[in-house]
Amino acid sequence: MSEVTIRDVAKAAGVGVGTVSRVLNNHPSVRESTRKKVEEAIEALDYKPHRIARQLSLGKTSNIGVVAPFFIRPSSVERLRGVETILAEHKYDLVLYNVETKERRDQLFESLPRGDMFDGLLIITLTPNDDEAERLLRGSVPVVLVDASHPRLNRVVIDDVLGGYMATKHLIDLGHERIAYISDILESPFEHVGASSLRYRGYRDALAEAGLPFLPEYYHQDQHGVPQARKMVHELLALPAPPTAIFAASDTQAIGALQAASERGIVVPDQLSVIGFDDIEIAEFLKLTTIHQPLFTSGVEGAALLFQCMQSSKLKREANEIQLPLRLIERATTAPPISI
Amino acid sequence: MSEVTIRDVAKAAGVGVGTVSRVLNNHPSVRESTRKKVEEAIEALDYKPHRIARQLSLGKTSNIGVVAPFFIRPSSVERLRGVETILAEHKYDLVLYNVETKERRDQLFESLPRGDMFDGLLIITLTPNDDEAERLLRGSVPVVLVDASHPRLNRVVIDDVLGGYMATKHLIDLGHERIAYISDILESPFEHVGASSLRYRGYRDALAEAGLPFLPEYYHQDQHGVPQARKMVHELLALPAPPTAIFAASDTQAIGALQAASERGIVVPDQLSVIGFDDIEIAEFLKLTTIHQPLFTSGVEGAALLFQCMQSSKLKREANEIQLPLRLIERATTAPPISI
DNA sequence: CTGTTAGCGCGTTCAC
DNA sequence: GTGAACGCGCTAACAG
Repeated sequence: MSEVTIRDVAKAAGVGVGTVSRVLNNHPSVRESTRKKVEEAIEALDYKPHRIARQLSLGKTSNIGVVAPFFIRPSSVERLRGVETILAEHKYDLVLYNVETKERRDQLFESLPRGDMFDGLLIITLTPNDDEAERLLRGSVPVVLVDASHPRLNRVVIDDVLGGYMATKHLIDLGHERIAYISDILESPFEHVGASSLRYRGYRDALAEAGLPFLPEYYHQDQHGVPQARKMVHELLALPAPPTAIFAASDTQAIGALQAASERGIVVPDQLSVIGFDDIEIAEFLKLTTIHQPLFTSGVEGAALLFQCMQSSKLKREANEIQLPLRLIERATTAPPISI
Repeated sequence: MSEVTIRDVAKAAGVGVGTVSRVLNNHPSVRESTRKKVEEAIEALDYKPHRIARQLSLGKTSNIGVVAPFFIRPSSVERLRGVETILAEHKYDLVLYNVETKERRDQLFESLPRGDMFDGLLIITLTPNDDEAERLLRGSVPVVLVDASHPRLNRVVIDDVLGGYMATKHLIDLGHERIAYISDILESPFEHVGASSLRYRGYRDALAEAGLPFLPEYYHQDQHGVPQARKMVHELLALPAPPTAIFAASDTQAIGALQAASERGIVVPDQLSVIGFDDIEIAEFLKLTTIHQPLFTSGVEGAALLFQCMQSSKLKREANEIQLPLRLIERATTAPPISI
């Protein structure tokens, strides 16, 4: 079915394929009467141009590829939403590459630069190493990193060190001195220099600045996810001298913290303060204090930058950095520690 | 860059393009020594076949298309996750079509059946009308509906009427008599016969069976989303005789209900019971009583059925229905009403 | 203005 | 076993 080609239309309209192609791409030089005829034939046959053939001929796909750990990170979805907004405007389609394992990640970094299938590539929350960056640069399609960084690549980022500092500082300002940090694994095979380790630096900086000691037992890491975070916080809370405040590297992990506290009958924020990072959608409902980063906007900016790169090939080779602002959102999960 | 074609490889290996193609698709009839030569050339040039060209030649894309209101419905994301699992196994790529407006929906239903771009189509939570179903059937690619239904199309569904009944019955069994139902708009332009109206029927059935009157003022509808649900529940709670229990057509809407209750200082479940539908990920954390439907599994089953259809063209024309089971998950947001 | 033809890159006959 | 030629459906360049 639907196997009607441009040739059929041409025949039906009594013209050549070139003419049909011209009206399809509304080329100006075609007489109104012929255009009419062709349009009728198209309508009558319910003809739709074959996109693949068109792509091959044009050397352009009108697709953009997006790689991200979508289901591991709710934040990716929110970012994707921003991306989608821009794509729809440009009438581009979206080819999605989810990654949940290191194998998949590596395979993608190996094959993606080929860039048939899409005219531009957006990489979210996955940091390429130098070799991979090189490969990406050599490839034929423009690439933009979102929530990841490499000095030679276009990127939209936040200042993670600052974010970690802001979160910790907030806790310190509240009067906390026993502040724990939970995060996903710093030396993760997923990310080269991940956000978590940058936030960790901010955490250490704030501690140092306030003259507070860094306690190794207050620092836990595990794979990203609610249950893992819950487990870590249970361990934290079982310590002889448990922390009075917890900085979670993501809201997802903060939820695990909240859960653990609740299970132990520990009231937040009275007995324990929790601050997250990201400000994902449910954070508001949970009244979670957190560091807000513009998730939706990061997608919008990333996609916009990508389109710019696709238009001017000079831009493509540069390495622009767009930095988005961070904001502390004080809600109801942080408070001063219990006075002694 | 990366503009190395099969011809370059052929030249480099000193063979014809046909031979290169043969080793690429590991055709048996190629001498081991030549295969070696070709493979070396491929390696040396870092050659990757152009997928678009391959698709055109083969008449097969190795993509599957997925349409859904992704960002409006968290449940779509969970379903997509199931889909992705199967696709990865089959080495298929995912082309995503998000829909948030009626225009977009209609435009997609109009153009998607063309089915270049993908070998199979999955439609999630969007119910085609008869004309659209017809079009889909006439199109060249197999289609499977997930969380939507049409008698002539392949589909994986749940019994929404039963689900509505189960939720309401649970509330009745608890002793509630004043039970409200909030949902998204029944006659939505998005869906032909949406799940919400089926669940509504279950709600009415349960009420009738228990001899409880149906009160129109206990039934509110608005667009899907937390804030809208919150608003509806505020109205409900402001009624002279407010309901003692609320059945929300989705967990997202149940969250809005919880929020409204909390804002009015109404304690759940002591003063108000709330039951949702879906059992999305945060439901567990929120201790939300809900009707569990297999979200992830629906994606898996949908994709699996689609692949079956893609293989046997007979199946493609049939209209199989896979029905997934429902389960009441009692958590902490429902309880007997306050005794009078 | 419009018909014809040559590719786009690859898979696949069909002879050799 | 392997090379050459054709075709997938469409666009663009070139005649007319």
